[in-house]
Formats: sequence, C-alpha cells, structure tokens
Amino acid sequence: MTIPNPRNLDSLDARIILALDKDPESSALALSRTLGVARNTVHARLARLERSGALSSFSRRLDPAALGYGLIAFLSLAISQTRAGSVENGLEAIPEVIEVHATTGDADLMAKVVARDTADLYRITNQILEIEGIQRTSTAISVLEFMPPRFDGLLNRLAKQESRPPE
Amino acid sequence: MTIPNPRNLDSLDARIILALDKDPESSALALSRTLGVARNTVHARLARLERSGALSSFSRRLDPAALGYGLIAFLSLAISQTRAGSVENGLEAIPEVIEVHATTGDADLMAKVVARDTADLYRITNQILEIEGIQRTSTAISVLEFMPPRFDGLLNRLAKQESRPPE
DNA sequence: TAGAAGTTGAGCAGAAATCCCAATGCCGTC
DNA sequence: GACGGCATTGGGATTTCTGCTCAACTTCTA
Repeated sequence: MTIPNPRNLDSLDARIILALDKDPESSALALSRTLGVARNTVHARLARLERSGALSSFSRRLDPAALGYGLIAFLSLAISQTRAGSVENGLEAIPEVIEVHATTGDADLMAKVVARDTADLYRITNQILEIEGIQRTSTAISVLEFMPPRFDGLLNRLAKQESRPPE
Repeated sequence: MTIPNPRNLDSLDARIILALDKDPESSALALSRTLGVARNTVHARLARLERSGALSSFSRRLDPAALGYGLIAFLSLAISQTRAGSVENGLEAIPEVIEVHATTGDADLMAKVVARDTADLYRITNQILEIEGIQRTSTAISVLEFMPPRFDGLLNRLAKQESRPPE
C-alpha cells in the first residue's frame, strides 16, 4: 500500500478491477503486463481482495433478466418495530426479494424485488403482506433501467487518484 | 440446452454459478467433477455466459464500502419529462450515482447513491439538484443493510427445477 | 535508525486451460 | 420415419498459467 488509506482499496486495486472489467478472461500474468506491475503483485492483490471481503459473491455479477426475472420493483414497507425479526425471516424466505435496506423514517424498509411479470409481482406482494409485522407496502415498478448498476466511475476516480506507473 | 427455455439460463448454468459462489477458486475441471458433467461442457457454458451477457461486469462483485463509500441512500427524483435527456447525462456524470430506474408514477426516478458520509451525501444531493430537469428530490438513507444483494435463492430454485444428474 | 510492509524478479513442479477430433443422444422439422 | 442442428461427452496433445518459495530492494512508519 502506497499511502495511509482510509479505504480498503487503493489505486492499483482499482486498476486491476477495471482491467478485469474490460476482459474478464485475462490472467494474472496478462494483467501484470497490462498494468506494468509484477505478476506476484497482481496475485497478492487479488488474493487480498478475496480475503478482505471487498469482492462479494460471484453471483453478484448476474443479470436477473437472464434468469427470467425481467421485472424490477422497489417496495416501501412500513413495519412495526416490535416485529423486526419476524419481518427479516419472512423476507429472507422469498427468493424474489434480492435486497433490503432499513431506511430513515418511521421504521421503513426499502426492498428491491424481481419478478417474471406483473402477475408474478402481484403474487409476491401479497406474499410479503402476509408476513407478520408488515403494515403497509407501496410499490414502484421500474419501467426502464435508466442506469444499470455501475462502479466504473468510482473506480476510475480511485485509479487516477494516486501516481500511475508510466505506460 | 435440455429444454426449450424462455430464460437464458438453465439448471446447469445455475448450478455452475452456485458452485462458483461456494468456491470462486475452483477450476473448470473441479466444477465438472463436482457437478458430474464433462469438463468441456463446463467450459462451453462459462464461455456462453460471458458471451451472452448473462454475466455483467466484474466490478459488480465490488462492495462499495471497500471503496470508502459506506453510506447508501435512495433518492426519489421528480423530473420534468421534457428534460429526460439532460437528466440522464447529468446523473451519468456523477460517479456516486450507481443505479437509476425510471419508475411508475409521474416521471419519477429512483436513484441509488453511495457517499463517504452524510456531508458527502449532502454535496451529491446538491449536485443532483443542479441538473436541469430535476424538480424535487427526496432522500432515504439506508441505516442498515437488512439484506445484502443476493441471487442464491433464485439460483437454487432454477437449479432444482430440471432433472439433476445423480451425485 | 530500525522495523514493517509492499513490490519485484526469479525459479520450479504441477495443474489447468485451450485447442483439436469423433461419437452420441435429443430435439423439432421435413 | 429420416434428417440436420445442437449440446454433451470422452480423449488427447500442447501451451500456458498457477501456486508457492525466496531473497533483495524501496518506501513508509514508529
């Protein structure tokens, strides 16, 4: 690590990940040539990324549409605070609920849900309403993915932040 | 492909991805042994997953917290429909905006934003408000990641859907 | 100044990838 | 029922990469 870093990743990590974005097939050896660092360094960095938990599961790379779930919706859930545990288990049991955040406000949850179609979404919504502790839901269907999940902007900023080796 | 499939992925694809989730280090040869299919098949499937776009960028596996962005917020943006292009470009230019959906309702956007801290989020929010076409914003800060993004539930369902080879 | 940490270059044995090919079983179609 | 695609399978040969170690060097830190 070149500088005392409040983050877990530094410039080289970012450049490695960006290079892997361009070509996920490239080997550690190819990366070292591209980035101008030693192969051992790339190897050590990748190993550390895995160990530190900076990289999450492989399935995170999935496109839900490829699984047949082309519909994305965001549900606001009003819950009773005393039933938080029950709500957590209930949501966990529904595979279509792929992400949940507890947000500011009066015990509100924000859930990201995928579905095959609107009928499927209706079924899932009812399933959620049956969970003990859920008081109200409000659904916002994504009609267009304005911007697919991305990290390259943040990575590019980080990659350029520190000194770069000559290319 | 065993069956005519409305989806892009079938049971074997799902099982390959699940196995890679358990052990991202496992090779195609190890996967073939684990899953009971030929090594060439695993190789062909992985190649197709990459080509078909079912797997998105490598950076999707990133944990934003590792980049120093520990704060997650969801912004509801009310926009004027006539300025949709301007809004798109404006949001694109802000790296902290990592995901945007156009939702049902009166020309509303839902944006997922990361920030270093609340002050950073305040700065970003102001930056968004300066975009031509943005009328109002409403911010919901994630105080707890109730359920981190996951796909294993959907994958497991898909993996069990069709006939499995004896193990 | 001394120590810790990261990077580097080198080497090496074993494993894996990347090709090839032909045979097979399963499908919908003609 | 015969046919041509399509995916899978098994085997083999060559090239490449991985995984690991080690010592030397630079840089930042205490």
